[in-house]
Amino acid sequence: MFALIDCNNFYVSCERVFDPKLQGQPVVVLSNNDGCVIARSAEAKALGIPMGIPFFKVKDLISQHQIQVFSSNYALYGDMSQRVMQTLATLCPDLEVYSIDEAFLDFSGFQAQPLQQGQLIRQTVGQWTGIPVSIGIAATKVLAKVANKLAKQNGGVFVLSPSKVQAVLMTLPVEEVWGISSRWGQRLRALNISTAAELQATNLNLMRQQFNIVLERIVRELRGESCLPLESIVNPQQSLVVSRSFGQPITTLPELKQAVATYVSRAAEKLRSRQLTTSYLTVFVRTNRFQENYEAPNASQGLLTPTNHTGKLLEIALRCTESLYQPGRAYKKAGVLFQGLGSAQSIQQSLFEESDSEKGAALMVTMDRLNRRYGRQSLHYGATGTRQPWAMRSDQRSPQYTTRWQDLPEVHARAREI
DNA sequence: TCTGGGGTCCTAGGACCC
DNA sequence: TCTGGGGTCCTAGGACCC
Repeated sequence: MFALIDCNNFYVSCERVFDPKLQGQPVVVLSNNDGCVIARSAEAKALGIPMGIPFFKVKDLISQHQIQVFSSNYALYGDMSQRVMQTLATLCPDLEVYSIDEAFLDFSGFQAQPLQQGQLIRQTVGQWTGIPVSIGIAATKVLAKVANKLAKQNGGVFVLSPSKVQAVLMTLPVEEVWGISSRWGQRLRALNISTAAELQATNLNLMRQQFNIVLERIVRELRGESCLPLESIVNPQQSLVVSRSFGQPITTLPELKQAVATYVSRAAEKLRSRQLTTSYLTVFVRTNRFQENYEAPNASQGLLTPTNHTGKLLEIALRCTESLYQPGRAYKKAGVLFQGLGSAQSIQQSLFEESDSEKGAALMVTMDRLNRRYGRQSLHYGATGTRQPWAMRSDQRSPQYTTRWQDLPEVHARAREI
């Protein structure tokens, strides 16, 4: 038996913890670059703000209803996520952190009173972190996802017992099943499968032939046959991406190189903080994907010796960038992808290339330490530039209440005269 | 004018090996 | 001129997720 814990409107809820005036108010949180709406309070949903809509398309609606708007603040959301997950771990040891705002729990131990257990978890997380959660409980992960939807409409906790499954699936559009997107939904509808119940009843071999083993597993899970185990052991990471859209398009090579250098620096920092190295690097650039002549070229290079040294990675990435750049293009986005990740502790040395010198490694340690202490980018490579006019927009970011001393909330108390 | 970012898994096809 | 069968590894591309 599985439970899926899902934080309600997570990013909005994080903002509300530190600004209680936002309770009951319509609130939205924007994506990076203030591009799209990616979180909405219940009040904002009720006013008709769709998920994922470009901000500029709802600007009028937002000012008309005085909806509060926040740029995304991942330092805050990441830290709040950790607090929620730590709380869950104290209540149920078998835990899979599935995303920033979701976790699966193995509920086999609580089979006798799953509803009461769910309510206890919900109450404790609320009390310890201030984040409201919904909990769906069922025999498989896919069914727990369904149960979670119902929990949001029914007091926060819902147990989907086998006797209720059929009736619930009959009312559920096939695209709302976990793992079925609108694309697959269209193909399924063409086969006369439009509800979750019809998908559950379909032929397994047909699904495997027409789609793949992923869909076959989803059908089995809908039938109550568990195919997706709890993955409590974190798999080693396989790839790492840092990419951003630009606040304004880039047309010159020096600026493009600055942007790529900035993303490489950030990605190398992430590698080091996770004790990883990379052995394969890809740089990609993109023009505006909403215009004609959209282009998205990339250039890759393997490394003889895996590394996480910013300087070495910069050298390769900047060469790749030069090979990609075409004068006359307006670039809207760039990024760097590291693959072939491995442990920084056990580096396979190359016969033909010198490995990171001790000096180089010490430099990285020092740089990371200074930047942790004095703030990101306090010490950085010159290649990343200083002005960065292309930097992403983030006009309405809240303070880093929990991860930055200067941003710690202050509480003022005054004795009231009686 | 403006339209996000970071991941995983699966499959097909090519290169290469014995 | 004729020219097998079976396997692994790697990569690119397509699909999905939050």
